[in-house]
Amino acid sequence: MIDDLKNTKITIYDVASEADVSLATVSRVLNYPEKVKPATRERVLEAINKLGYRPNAIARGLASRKSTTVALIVPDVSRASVAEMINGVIDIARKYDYTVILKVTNSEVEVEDDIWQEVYASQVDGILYLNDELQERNIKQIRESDVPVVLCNVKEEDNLIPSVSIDFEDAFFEATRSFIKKGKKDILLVSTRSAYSVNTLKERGYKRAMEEANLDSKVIRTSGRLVVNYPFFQEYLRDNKPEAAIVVRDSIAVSMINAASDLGVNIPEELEIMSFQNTKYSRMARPTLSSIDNPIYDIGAVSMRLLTKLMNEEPIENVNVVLPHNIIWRNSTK
Amino acid sequence: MIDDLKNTKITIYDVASEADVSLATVSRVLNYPEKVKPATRERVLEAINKLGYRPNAIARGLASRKSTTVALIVPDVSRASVAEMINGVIDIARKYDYTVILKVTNSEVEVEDDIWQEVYASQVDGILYLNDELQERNIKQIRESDVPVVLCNVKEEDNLIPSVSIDFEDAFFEATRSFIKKGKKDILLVSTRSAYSVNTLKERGYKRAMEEANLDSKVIRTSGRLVVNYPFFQEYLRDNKPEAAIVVRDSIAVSMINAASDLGVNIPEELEIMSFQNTKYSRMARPTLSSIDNPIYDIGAVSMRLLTKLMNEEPIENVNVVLPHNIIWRNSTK
DNA sequence: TTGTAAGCGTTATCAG
DNA sequence: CTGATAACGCTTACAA
Repeated sequence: MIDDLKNTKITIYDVASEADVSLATVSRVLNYPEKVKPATRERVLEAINKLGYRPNAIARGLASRKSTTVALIVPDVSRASVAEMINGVIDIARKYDYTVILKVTNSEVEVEDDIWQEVYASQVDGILYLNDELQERNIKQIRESDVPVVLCNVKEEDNLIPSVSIDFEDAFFEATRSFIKKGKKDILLVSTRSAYSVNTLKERGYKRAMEEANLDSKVIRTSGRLVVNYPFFQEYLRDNKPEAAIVVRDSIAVSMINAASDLGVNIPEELEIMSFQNTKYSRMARPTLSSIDNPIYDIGAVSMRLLTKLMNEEPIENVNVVLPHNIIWRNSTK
Repeated sequence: MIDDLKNTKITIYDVASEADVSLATVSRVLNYPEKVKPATRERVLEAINKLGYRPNAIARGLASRKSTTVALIVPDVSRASVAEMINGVIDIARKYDYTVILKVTNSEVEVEDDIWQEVYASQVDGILYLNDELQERNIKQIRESDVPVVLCNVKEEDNLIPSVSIDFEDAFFEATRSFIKKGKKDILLVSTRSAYSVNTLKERGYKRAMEEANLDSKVIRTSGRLVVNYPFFQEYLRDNKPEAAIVVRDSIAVSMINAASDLGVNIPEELEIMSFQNTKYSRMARPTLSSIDNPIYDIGAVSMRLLTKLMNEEPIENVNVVLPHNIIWRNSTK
């Protein structure tokens, strides 16, 4: 059997005696290398290398009262947008040497309460929170937290909590206006049934544009579930012939495209569709889906970066970061 | 300001003095409640409740030399199959009170090496490892680990490492044979370019079925990337008219469907397509995609369960779990 | 059944 | 610049 160094548990004491210094010195070269004389520093580093020493993160956490760990709380990782955001978070976390704990709420209130407790017990240094159904109770929860929290891809109206997202209202305002400019009058907004707080913002943008043009708003709501959406649109489109539709999520838009096509409604000739999020779905759909691009990877990355600043108590200009969005035109619009 | 108990750091000492017992007793009611007299147990529990005490997981980890934390190492969370598996892992982890640390390798070798080191430094009790490009070096790495590792959705040929997956070879053997039974002769296998070890198994199943029927195997390889696949199939299908195709991944199959449709090749009349994985994509595509169902959520869940057994050193019948698969017939086949 | 006390592997505060 | 030594908050023999 090969003498595999990395598996025998070597402590800071072993390194200290190997380098013939005290453990305090070893600790220093790890944490404040400039405070130790180059010669001894070198010796310690060699010993560390030779023994394959890795500081025990748990002991370190206990002694320093920081865990260099953050919790990432999400509703469900299998949504394309959530997954992409996680990639952004993880990439930046790794860059700043943070470990990330993943928690998923499944949008269940009791689970979520437990998760907050667990996360505090884990002594995390910060929390990234993604929840597009943000409610008053969540906001209260967050404001009471004594570790920093940043909201990802969500925005709370009063700007009391650090957050990173696009300007949802503005995005939908623009998308709606672009249809209006093309002369469309009967423009539909397809939203969801449950009280997604961000969808409220999207609706607000849509309505503002419609009112500004003296057009009637028409909002319909479906569930977010794949099996329900297709028959929903089948029925809706049999009786209604909107000229254009703006949809709050790619997966819902794909169902709408499919239902329309199967009914013989021509896209984009008879019905133009603009979606939101610009996930892989929008490129895989036929016709390909025009979509408001929500830079979700960046949102994850920037959130994590913002959280590092908060954790280090660095001064921050603006804790409510608004990232730019833009509209990607594809074949579901003319 | 409300006196928010959960945010002031209360330790086991506070509980002990509140309940008028020693800290050891508090620790016992937390870890071995049966070892303490009901009356005092009750008193301690009350104190815990009153003070809102939550044991510090880090201190606990240091003292007990277990972290009740596992690492989940994946190549990329934005793949639909990976995301769904993570859901399975997390659900079971929560059930058994394990915290999960998420690490993503981006399939980069250096990153991966670092990750293994970080994970050991974090003192995790176990590791869940997902890597469909499993190489000899990875296997060596895993075998040297002194914490248990389970392979998710992958299988290593010698069955030396605990794993959970379907029988890839068998699945592709069956799928191929189902086409053969329908009288197809010109059956194509669409695989990927890089050395995905599981794709080797899939190819083996396909070839075995073809040979058994005295048919010529034909394997083509594309990248896994969305932008490359569509033009690739456009070109291929202009010059080749296979009767049927079996594809190793849903997203690739969708590109093939789209390219075929755009070339006027009728699916399933002129070309039948069978895919693998059965993600959301297969239901969103038009025509909907027949697919070998890989129970990826279950694979995540079962992997995590297996890992708990390994971590507790429970006796295990078989550390190489093979889950059943089945073929979902939709409209891309007749 | 309960308490005492010795760690767990670090960091951090002192002196020196 | 370096070395003792006291925390950090808990678990776990060992005693009582």
